[in-house]
Amino acid sequence: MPDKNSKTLTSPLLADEPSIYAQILNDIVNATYVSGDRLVTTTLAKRYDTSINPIREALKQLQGEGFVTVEQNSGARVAKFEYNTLRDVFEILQLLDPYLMEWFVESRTAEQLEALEELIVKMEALTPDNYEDYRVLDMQFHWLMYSEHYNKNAVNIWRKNRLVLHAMHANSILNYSRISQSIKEHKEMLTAIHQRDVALTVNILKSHVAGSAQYWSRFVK
Amino acid sequence: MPDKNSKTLTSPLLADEPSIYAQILNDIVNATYVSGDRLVTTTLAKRYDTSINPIREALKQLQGEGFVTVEQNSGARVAKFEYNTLRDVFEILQLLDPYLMEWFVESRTAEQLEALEELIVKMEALTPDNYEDYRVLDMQFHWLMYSEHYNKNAVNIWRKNRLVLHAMHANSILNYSRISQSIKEHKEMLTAIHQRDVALTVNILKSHVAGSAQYWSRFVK
DNA sequence: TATTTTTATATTGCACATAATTTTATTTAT
DNA sequence: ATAAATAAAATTATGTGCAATATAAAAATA
Repeated sequence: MPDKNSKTLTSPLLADEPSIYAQILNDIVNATYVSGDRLVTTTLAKRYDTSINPIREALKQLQGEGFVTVEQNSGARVAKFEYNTLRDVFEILQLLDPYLMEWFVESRTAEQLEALEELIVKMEALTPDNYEDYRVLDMQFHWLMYSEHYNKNAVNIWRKNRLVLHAMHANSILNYSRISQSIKEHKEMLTAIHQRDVALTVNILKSHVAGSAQYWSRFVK
Repeated sequence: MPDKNSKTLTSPLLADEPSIYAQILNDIVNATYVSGDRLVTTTLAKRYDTSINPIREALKQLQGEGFVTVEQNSGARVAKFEYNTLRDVFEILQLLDPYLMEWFVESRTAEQLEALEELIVKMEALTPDNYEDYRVLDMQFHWLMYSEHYNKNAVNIWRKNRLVLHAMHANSILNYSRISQSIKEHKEMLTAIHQRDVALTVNILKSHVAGSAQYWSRFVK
């Protein structure tokens, strides 16, 4: 079932409930529909086996979340994701990641540290034929640290920006050089978290995000 | 027309187009509906002189933006705004305000500085019987600085959080002590902006936001 | 090839039927 | 007699189909 695999890809950040809304969001994030694509209600209604009203409502919700744009009398489209979007997203992540991380370093439990260790082991076990899975592991790594943060508003903003990021290069696979560099940074972070060293952790995290920004900016426009 | 006045109150952050969505948002921000209130489609349809479908879509959009929560088969409510919300909002503003300000200090024009001066003059001209207007002027002051920022995503997050803040105490009026302190901080900020001193401006801004957080936290729960 | 006209398609607002929930009324038990 | 539990009624949410209007696509004309 190769289709189900691609659905698992971003699972930590996507709802598993199969609402119309969740399905459309999933299809945007996994680039079934890409930036600028028209989202015709009648077509979507057939695709998701429902009538146009639930589709309209899902699109309105997605509009509110910024994944979809709607023009009067002209319908909905996947939001425009371009070079500036990438810059904007990373500048927000550059603010939010340290903020969310700070609290994690102070509140992390032994179980969470173990789970992070496990994820790093999985990352290091990757071979060229499943490099595509690295991004899921990376997502899981950060999601594990942030998802329990008390500021759900901030977590949600972070999540939305990561999803946009994913939508922008859903079909790209990281190269070996980037993966090994990224794993190295994760390990350094984990060591710093172990030591409860907030300043050091945040420093590593900032350059980690910056590195990611630099990597992805090559692919867009 | 006292009703129109209350609409002007937060005008810089609210759309002037009278869409159903904009009207409901306006009524949430100005506390016509308050935290937790049920938003019954049929009732709203009568109130805004339309059918339930446009209402449903507006509510879904507001759900996507975080102003409304929806429970399956039970309908929509104004989102829960409580003590923790205030903390969460201010922690996000504490990140975004400096970020947005930084670029403004570097890019501000002479006309913008003049406009800010004018707003401060208006602030200082306030008398006890129109202290309620201070918050509009405060909004305008910050909106003038941030609204042109290249990162529209960030601007929008800032705007949403400020609107939530407004919704939480739409009927409160600042006391003299807080107003004069706030004006003082605005003046200091403007001086620092004049000098293109980013670090100083951001420092003043941070304590300005912190002061606001401290002030409002007394009123909630 | 560019422009206009015609045709087809989609969006929008509406009314209705069904299913779920909330409210009110009634009954039962303490 | 009062409170809790249950049953009935009213209300509301959800999904569907259908006109009217506007937009997009296709065909025809210059």
